[in-house]
Amino acid sequence: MGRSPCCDKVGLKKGPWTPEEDEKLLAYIKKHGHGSWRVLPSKAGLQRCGKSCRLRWINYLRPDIKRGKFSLQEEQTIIQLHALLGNRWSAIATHLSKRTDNEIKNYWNTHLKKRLLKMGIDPVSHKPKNDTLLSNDSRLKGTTNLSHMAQWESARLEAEARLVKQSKIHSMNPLSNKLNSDVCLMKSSASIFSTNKFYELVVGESKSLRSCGNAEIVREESKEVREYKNEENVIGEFNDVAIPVAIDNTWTTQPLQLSNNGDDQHVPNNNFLEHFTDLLLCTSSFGDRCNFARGDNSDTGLVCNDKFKDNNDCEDKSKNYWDNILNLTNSAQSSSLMF
DNA sequence: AACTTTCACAACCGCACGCGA
DNA sequence: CTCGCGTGCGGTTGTGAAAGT
Repeated sequence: MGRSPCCDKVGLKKGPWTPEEDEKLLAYIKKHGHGSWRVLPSKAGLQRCGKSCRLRWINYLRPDIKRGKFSLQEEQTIIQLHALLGNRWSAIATHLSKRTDNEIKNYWNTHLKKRLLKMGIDPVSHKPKNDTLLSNDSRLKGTTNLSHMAQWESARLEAEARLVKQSKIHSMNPLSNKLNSDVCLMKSSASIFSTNKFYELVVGESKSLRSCGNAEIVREESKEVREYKNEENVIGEFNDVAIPVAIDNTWTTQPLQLSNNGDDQHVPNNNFLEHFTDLLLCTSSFGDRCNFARGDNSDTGLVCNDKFKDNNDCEDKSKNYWDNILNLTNSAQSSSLMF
């Protein structure tokens, strides 16, 4: 059948946008909203394809966009989510408010990916490239489990994205205050699905995994999960995702210890996400003295502040920082066995 | 100073999906 | 059920700026 082009490309301008074009697009959308992107260019007096207008608006002109350097926390979130979701930039972007999928994608490709490669970590699998320690069997299990995690996390992110979209639509409606509060509840409950899914995966029981379409159901689910949390079944948080841990179908709040003997397959020898987060957030003493930024001249993105100017020391810390990430990446395989 | 290479990021392209007719 | 449209997504390319020679 063949798809018709999104617009008649003859005579349409391509390439970088001029300030005048930006102004026209902004003025039109401010006044009328974007409506149909296909008809917008002619109405706004632009010699551009609707798709191009949409992209320009979404990635550049939208008022709620944060531009400039990525913070350490944002980097951390991107790496974590990429490990779970792969190149699903829009899903990742839902967790980084005010960042666009395009910006995240670019940042990954130009900075984070290269950094991981330099560390010898495969940016696709997030595993060390020369990882020969794991048996094929355990690696297979780990992959399967990560795949499970990715599946439900993807579903959750998609639900969140939809809800955010809905809330934006509602927020433009003056009569939508009540709706907004419902949407907020629904949004927060999106993470609840994942907790339930965790429960399901670990314990083997499905806890009311219903589709999200009713705020009342969602409230109930919120309640249920709060109860799980109150029962101290939660040992860590990944963003807003609770990570419960089961040992032989028994819930535990026991702090996770690094396993020395490696013979206990059921006890995760590390809480990868929790430690990874701590590490990246510099909650250690190291983090008190150094800060991180992109665009500096180190491979790692680590720079020293005024309080901590000893270059050698800082280099060592930098090395330790990435060594730790490498270790945690390794241990993620073992940790994933808990699912 | 001139030229080349590398880098960063904006923008484009094609495909897939959801939805309504 | 099929078809066409509108939109979103992810991979790729183009271009200007910065760095290197």
